[in-house]
Amino acid sequence: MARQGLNREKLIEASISLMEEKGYNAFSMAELAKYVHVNPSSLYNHIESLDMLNTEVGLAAVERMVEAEKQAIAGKSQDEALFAIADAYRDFAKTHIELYRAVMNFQKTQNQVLEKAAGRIVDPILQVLSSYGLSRGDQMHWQRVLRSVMHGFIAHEEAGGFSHFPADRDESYRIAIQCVADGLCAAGRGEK
Amino acid sequence: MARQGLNREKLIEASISLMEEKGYNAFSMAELAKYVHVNPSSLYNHIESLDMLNTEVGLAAVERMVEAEKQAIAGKSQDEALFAIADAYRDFAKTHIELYRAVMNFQKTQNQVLEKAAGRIVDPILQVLSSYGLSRGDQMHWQRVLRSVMHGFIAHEEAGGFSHFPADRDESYRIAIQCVADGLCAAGRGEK
DNA sequence: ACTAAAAACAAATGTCATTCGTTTTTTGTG
DNA sequence: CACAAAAAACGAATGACATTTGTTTTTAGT
Repeated sequence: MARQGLNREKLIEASISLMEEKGYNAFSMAELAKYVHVNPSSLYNHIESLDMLNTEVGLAAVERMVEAEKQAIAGKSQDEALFAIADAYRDFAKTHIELYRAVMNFQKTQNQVLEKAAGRIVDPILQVLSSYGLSRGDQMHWQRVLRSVMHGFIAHEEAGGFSHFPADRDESYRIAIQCVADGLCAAGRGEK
Repeated sequence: MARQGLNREKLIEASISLMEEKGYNAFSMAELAKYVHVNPSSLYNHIESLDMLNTEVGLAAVERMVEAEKQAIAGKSQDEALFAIADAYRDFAKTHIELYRAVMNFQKTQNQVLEKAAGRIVDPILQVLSSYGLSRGDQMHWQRVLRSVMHGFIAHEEAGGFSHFPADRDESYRIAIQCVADGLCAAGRGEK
C-alpha cells in the first residue's frame, strides 16, 4: 500500500514500455496496474480513461517518429531526402511496430488531438516535398500520396499480406518510393 | 425457446449484416445473439468462436470486393484497367467500410486462411498488371506497390488523416494512381 | 502534532466471451 | 404412432475487462 510515486507522465511512460513489450492489443488497465504494482482502480487517481491513455501513447509515438524522420532528412533534399524519410518511416514502424499501431489507431472522436498529430506528421514530409518545386496545391496532394504508399506498404507487410510471393520486400519498397520520386520530378517540371 | 433454424451460414450472413449496420467494433457475440433472437451461449452450437466468425466475415468480404474489381476491369487493359480497379477498390471500401475493416483485420495467426485470401485479392490485380508487359518479378513488386497505395490512401482517408488540408481527395487519389500508371509504363518499357 | 489533500484500496456494476450441465425440441427409426 | 437419440436451446457460472464509489492509509504542509 506504500505509494509508488505515480503521476500522469510516469503512467504514460509505463504504458509506452508495456505496449512495446507486450503488444498494443495485450495492453489493458489491468496489465498497466500490475506493471506499476498498484490496484487497477488506483490508476484513475492520475488518468481519466484507457482511451485517453491510448491517445497519449499515440501522441508520444508520433513525436518519436517525427524526430526520427527529421534526423534522417537533415541536410538532404529531393530524392535523397525522399528515400531517407521513407526508410526512416519504415524503420520506425518495424522497430516499434506496437507504437506504430498506437499511432494508426487514433480515435476518430478526438478531433482536436487528431488535428494536432496530423500537423506534426505532415511537417517533415512537406519539408522534403518543398525541394521539388511543386505548387502549394500539389504539395498537399503529393503529401497524401507519399503517406499512402508508406503506410499502405507497412500495413500489408506487418499483417503478413506480402508473404504470398517470395519477392524481396526491400526491393518492392524501393520501387514504390522511386515511383513517387519520378512522379514528383515530373510534377515539379510542371507536367500534368 | 422455439428453434430459429440457425446454422453456420446463416450466422455468418447475420454477422455480415450486423457488422455493416452497427460497425466492426460494435460487433459482438451478445449483439449477434440479440440479432438472431437467441441466447449468446446458443451460438456455440453452430460456430466455434468470435475469432472464427470474424475470419469468415473477412473472407466473405474479400469475395465481394474481388467480384467488384473483376466486373470493373472486364474488357479493359493498361491504364484504363488500372484506374478502373483502383476506383472499384476505393468505392468498395467507402461503401462497405466495416467489411473493409474486417478484411484488413485478419488475424496473423490464421496462416492458411490468410494465404487463401491473399491469393484471391492479388488475382484481379495481377490481371491488370499483365497488360503492361512486366517481368514476372516486376509483377510481384508492382502488385505490392498498387495495393500499398490503395490501402494506404483508404486507411488515411477513413481515419480522418486527410482532413488537415482542404485539398480534393478524389484528385489526390487520381494523382496517386497516375503515378503508379507512369511507373508501370516505364517498367514495361524495360527502364530501371 | 495535526489537518487536509493525495493516493491507495476493496467492493461493486455492468460489460464481454466462453464453458458446462440441463432441458426442450426435433428427427428418424421401429 | 411411439420412442430414442441427436440437435438446439437455455440458465448459471467463470474469469476477463473498464470504470465508479466509498473508505482507509499515507504524505505534505502548517
